[in-house]
Amino acid sequence: MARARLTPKSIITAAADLADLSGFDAISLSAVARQLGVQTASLYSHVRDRAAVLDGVHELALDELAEQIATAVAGRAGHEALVGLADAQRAYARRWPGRWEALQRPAASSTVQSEAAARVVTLTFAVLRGYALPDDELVHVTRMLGASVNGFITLERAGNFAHREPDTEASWQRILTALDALFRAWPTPSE
Amino acid sequence: MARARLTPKSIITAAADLADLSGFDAISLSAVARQLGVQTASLYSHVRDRAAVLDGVHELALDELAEQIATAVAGRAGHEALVGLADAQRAYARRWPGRWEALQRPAASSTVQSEAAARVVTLTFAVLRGYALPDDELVHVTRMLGASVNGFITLERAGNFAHREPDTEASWQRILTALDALFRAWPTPSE
DNA sequence: AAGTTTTACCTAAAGGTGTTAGGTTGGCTG
DNA sequence: CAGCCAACCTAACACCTTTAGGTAAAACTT
Repeated sequence: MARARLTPKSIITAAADLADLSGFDAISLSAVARQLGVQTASLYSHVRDRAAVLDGVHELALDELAEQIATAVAGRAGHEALVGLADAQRAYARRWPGRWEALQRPAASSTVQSEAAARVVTLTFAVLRGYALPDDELVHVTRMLGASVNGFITLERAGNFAHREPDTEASWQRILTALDALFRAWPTPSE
Repeated sequence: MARARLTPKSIITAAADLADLSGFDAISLSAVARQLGVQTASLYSHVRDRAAVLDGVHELALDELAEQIATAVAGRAGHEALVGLADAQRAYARRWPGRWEALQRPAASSTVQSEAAARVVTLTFAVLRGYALPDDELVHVTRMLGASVNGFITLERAGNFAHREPDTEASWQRILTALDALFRAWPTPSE
């Protein structure tokens, strides 16, 4: 019989596709195996267990997101770069909802130390370098940017903003403008 | 045999406690039934299915959170009220991690229309009334505040801020200060 | 090209979970 | 005290994860 040529990557990709289709919680090894035309138990030669697959999806998503952000901020600076970074994340969350869900869970330590994670941090730093911020404040600002963008997308997806005027789009624009203004006039501790 | 006097509420509370102990995903009707000294199938006389229990935990958490926020902002205004609101959420997330996780999932429509949800919105508006904002901007500002606070807590809990100086606490303080400054000088569309 | 080894995939099985169907019994109502 | 109705039970099914051990395809050796 022809073999399926399974690899950790093919399994994780199938799981991620499944997540985008039916939600992250719908990732089951049975469903993944079914999609790959293989018995469930066969997956265990390539991945440790279900948790490892979920972590794999997380890292895959982080890698893809880093790529998207990289192209979105390339050749841009200041407000443009900020909007590029933020829009890239929001667009990713919309196009790949299951993968985005994966990014919301606590990361495995291997993921935290991954090249993709470092890349996102570097890219964010690069965007913020356009704003003349003291080095001590850079981390705080990075965290605020991450929190705002991530939080907005989460609340939007959770339906917290739905059924209320004005529409979400206007808020998104306004918030990015506000962040830009804030970073230009970042309040350093009056010491 | 003595009966357990099950109610939807007792089931949901047991599920919430389980979530705080072992994580939201660990909520299983089997475990809930075990904790209540009852057979799993017995729960079905009081709740429709597992999804209904998860939604119940969400609404329970929202209710408790509204209560916490209410006492945190009572008698405060401006920066103090802002910090109270934000700290209340962060403290809730720390003390009740499973319930907090429940709040991160898409809300059932009944939850969206619940009294607790309205209460949180009202309280947030009240806090922001201290900042002289145009009515049109109030919703945008509310969304930004929610996104920032929520996003920060999520990223903190996911470990995105760990293993990096300076510590999370300093960032939290600085971000709240920045939000306060931002709301005082909110950039309205220059029209 | 044939024999041997490796390994990718399989079948089998145990144990847990969600859910439905239908039986039994505790405790209120008359 | 009789009867009823809910509350809880047992039984059963389908599905999921994970481990153990078998089989055959592929890769390596000579």
